[in-house]
Amino acid sequence: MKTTLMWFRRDLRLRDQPALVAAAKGANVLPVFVFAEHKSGLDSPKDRLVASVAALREQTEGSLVVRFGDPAQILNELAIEVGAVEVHISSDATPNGRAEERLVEEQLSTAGIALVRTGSSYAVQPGRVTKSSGEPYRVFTPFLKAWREFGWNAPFEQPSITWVRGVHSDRLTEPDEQPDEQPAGEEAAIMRWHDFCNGDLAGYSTSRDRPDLNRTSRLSTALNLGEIHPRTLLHDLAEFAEIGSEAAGIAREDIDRYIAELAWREFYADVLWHNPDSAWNDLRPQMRAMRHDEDADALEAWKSGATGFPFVDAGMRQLQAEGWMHNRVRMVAASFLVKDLHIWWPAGAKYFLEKLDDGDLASNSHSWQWVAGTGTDAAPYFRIFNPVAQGIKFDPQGDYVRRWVPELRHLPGAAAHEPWKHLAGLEHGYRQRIVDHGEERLEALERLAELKEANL
DNA sequence: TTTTGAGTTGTTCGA
DNA sequence: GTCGAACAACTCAAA
Repeated sequence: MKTTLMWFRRDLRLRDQPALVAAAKGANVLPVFVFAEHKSGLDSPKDRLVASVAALREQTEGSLVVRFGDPAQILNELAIEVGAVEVHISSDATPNGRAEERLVEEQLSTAGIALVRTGSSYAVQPGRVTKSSGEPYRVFTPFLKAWREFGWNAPFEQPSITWVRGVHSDRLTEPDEQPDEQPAGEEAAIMRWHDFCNGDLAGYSTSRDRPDLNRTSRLSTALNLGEIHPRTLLHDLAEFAEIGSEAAGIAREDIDRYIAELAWREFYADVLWHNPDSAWNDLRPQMRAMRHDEDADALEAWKSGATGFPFVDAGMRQLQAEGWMHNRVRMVAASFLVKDLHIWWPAGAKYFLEKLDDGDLASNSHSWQWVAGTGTDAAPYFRIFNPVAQGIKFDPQGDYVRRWVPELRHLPGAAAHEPWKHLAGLEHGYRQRIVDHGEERLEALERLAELKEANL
């Protein structure tokens, strides 16, 4: 029996894992995880990632080899140690992922070791869905249609595997406590998915927008780390649709909505695949002449949840505390940075990516670009979120705001969204608004008008 | 090639 | 308080 290496990256699961199927075909498998960006272990990786790697180690009966350092070198040494000539991976579509793969592939090949790519983090690999002309889509809705018609495989069976044991692993310092909100590992992800299907999927199409209700699937982190694959989710959703939404008690629109959310993830991965520069630069070149402010104090106030706008601050504090933020609040917080503080979106995108456990480069950057109006959506320029109105609309009782901003807990109901209107509103140390939204909205429109002139 | 219809998520103002 | 209109122009996709 030969031996192969399975190099896990953002695919920390054993089920529905085609790369592992390929690795285990007629072979014993040495599972490996490398912390490449944390070579010395000095700057520590995110707790959530570490917890997920620890869960995978448990699933592999302790045989997962964890190392800190340069992947090519480590994989090379390990392959030689166990006599393997194949390293199996699922491909990573991001610019950095692709670069890393090319580098590792090159270095391994000089030692006669092959890097074998099977599958990706997506139901449809980025670059596969195109218009009939072969050009990539730039608008979501037609992409969604084509993507659904393109179709995807059924989930892959989990192979029976003989793990290679006894290879030295670096010590993995596990976080002290597991966060309740985002338990790590494949088993937890599957449980969460089933809970969601039996519960909050019904009504998802509307309740997903309410941060106070907290009725999203909360699977973004699991998807980002590959603890669960979108193919698995799509398969289950198709079954729901087939047995009839009535039998399952789930409306067709709820199922379609969830599918569409998964498709957004795939769409943005596709956009990044075709435009690697769009990770940190405006996708639409005509937006590059936009006038921005560099205001370190304002940026800091935004980061720390001290803008004086309750809905924005609540979101930023949730991000800090949980490594996650509700999508509706992400949009409003992002809009505030871009349209009210006039700061260029990459500053915000970078901070989100740093803090979010689900921080996915493609989704993060392009969602920011959508808000900023620099990306794949010819959004009307006048669509500027009002942070107060958004709060009242999507957190009508103020529950979400009070959960994250203790200084506002004395204010009942929607009053928590406008503390300045109430006599005792700012008594408990909540900050005055750092800007006037009405004025900054006009300023943003003015800058867009300038841009229009400049592009004439 | 030209034409046509449409584009995730909104806000404000005035009747 | 509610409701409809106005807010630009452009790019994209498909016929």
